Amino acid sequence: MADPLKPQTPREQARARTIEQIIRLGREHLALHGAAALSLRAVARDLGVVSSAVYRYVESRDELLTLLLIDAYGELGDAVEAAVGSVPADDFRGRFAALANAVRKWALSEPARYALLFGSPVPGYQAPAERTTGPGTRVVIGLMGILDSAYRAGKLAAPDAAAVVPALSADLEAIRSEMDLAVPDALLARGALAWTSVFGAISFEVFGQYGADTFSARDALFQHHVDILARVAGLG
Amino acid sequence: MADPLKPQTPREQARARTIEQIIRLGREHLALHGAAALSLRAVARDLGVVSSAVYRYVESRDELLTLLLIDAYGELGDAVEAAVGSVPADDFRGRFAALANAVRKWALSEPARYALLFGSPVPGYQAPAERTTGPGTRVVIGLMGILDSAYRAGKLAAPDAAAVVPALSADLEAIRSEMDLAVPDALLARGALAWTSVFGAISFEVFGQYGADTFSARDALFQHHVDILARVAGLG
DNA sequence: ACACAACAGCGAGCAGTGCTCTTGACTTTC
DNA sequence: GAAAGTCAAGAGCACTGCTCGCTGTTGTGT
Repeated sequence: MADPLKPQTPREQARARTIEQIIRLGREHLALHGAAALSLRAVARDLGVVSSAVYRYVESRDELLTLLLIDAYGELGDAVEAAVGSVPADDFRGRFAALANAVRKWALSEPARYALLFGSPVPGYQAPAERTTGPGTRVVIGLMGILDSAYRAGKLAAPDAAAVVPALSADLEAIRSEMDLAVPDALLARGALAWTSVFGAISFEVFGQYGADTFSARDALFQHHVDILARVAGLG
Repeated sequence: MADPLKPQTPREQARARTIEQIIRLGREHLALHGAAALSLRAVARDLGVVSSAVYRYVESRDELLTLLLIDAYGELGDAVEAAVGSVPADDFRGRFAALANAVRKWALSEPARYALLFGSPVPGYQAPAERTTGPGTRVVIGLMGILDSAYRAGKLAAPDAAAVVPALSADLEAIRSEMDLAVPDALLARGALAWTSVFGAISFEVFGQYGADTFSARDALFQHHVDILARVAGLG
């Protein structure tokens, strides 16, 4: 992205505006009808243009899906980072809770887009890793950052037992070096558990796995889970 | 379902056979192409019949989806119960691990059907609760059964702290009476956390949320998570 | 100032989807 | 043998993604 500040020519400006508009409309359709029902023709109709014209701007339906994927990852990442940033840097537990709550809040307000990111893969669609891993890893990087800071500050309790087997240890070492972390294996593994568990709880809620009226106090349930997960991750 | 042992007339027999066949073909298509791509026309083609003929046996695409949903829940429930049953009844921890591993194994061998059960809801489709909650709750009932047995045997460690708020307590009480359990609030809540966490870990793996090569030792990672979750749930 | 090339939009068309309705044939029952 | 019930077929509607050839416009370099 070595773009100058402004796209020079008016053509490029108009083009960028149109693409922006297509993404906006796509986002609306996505939120209303879900990913599998996302239709380029419908977007074209809303854009006031014949369906084939949209292909001037977006290569295919899959390409539009990729754009929306990146868009959603970006919004989630922004929300999470803002929430985490609003908690004092030394309140690790508070930051962890803020992260989890921010993800949940966004997921509940944007269920279809959350489903696109963390639900069943869209059949026949494969997200291009080189464009999506960056935006897609912001949350887990944020989470690991909190744990790492806590560890470096001497505030991450060493877990009681459960040594990590060598095979897993290699994976963890790779993650540690890639993310520039200091936390030892056992705590890193527990961080990963906390990570997947937070999303597990949220997915159950968003995807309706809890029955219609099994849990009426869902906020309290999630709060309780986050509380325990923080402890599991070592945040006293 | 007040059906006699055999559907009497040869017509009813043939009809039942055809429906059976449709479900079988639907299951194959589901496994190969995913829920959103499940097409009645394709099933009809495989059945060697024109598309409209299928509507004699299955009310709609959604109805077929419901049949496949129940079918999948049943298979998962069977697998889980068999796995749990093969571990001594007093080895609560082993039973918990067997349950988790059975779910994971089934999920990895049937990703598309797992996605139908636990992934993003199919847009425009609402599973009829009166037909799906029964088969759909077998796993969680099995899990809670293990925890309850452990508790009644005095083998479920009381959690350290984290009192449960009244609002949540009411929900838990309803669950306890509905499932005929004895475990107290705090442990019940932890059981729920273990439940959602197991599925969170599995979903991440099945839905490709771990990058392509972040974790190569996935078995070990899951084993580790199950280990910790057992402890979280109170299984020493 | 003008010619040209790039671009944007159109509309027809292909192959696929879910679903409905009518028509004709076959089978069971009376 | 006639009436009733059942089944498959085919045509048709409205929708999907996507391609291609055709126009008119628009920005730009000479």
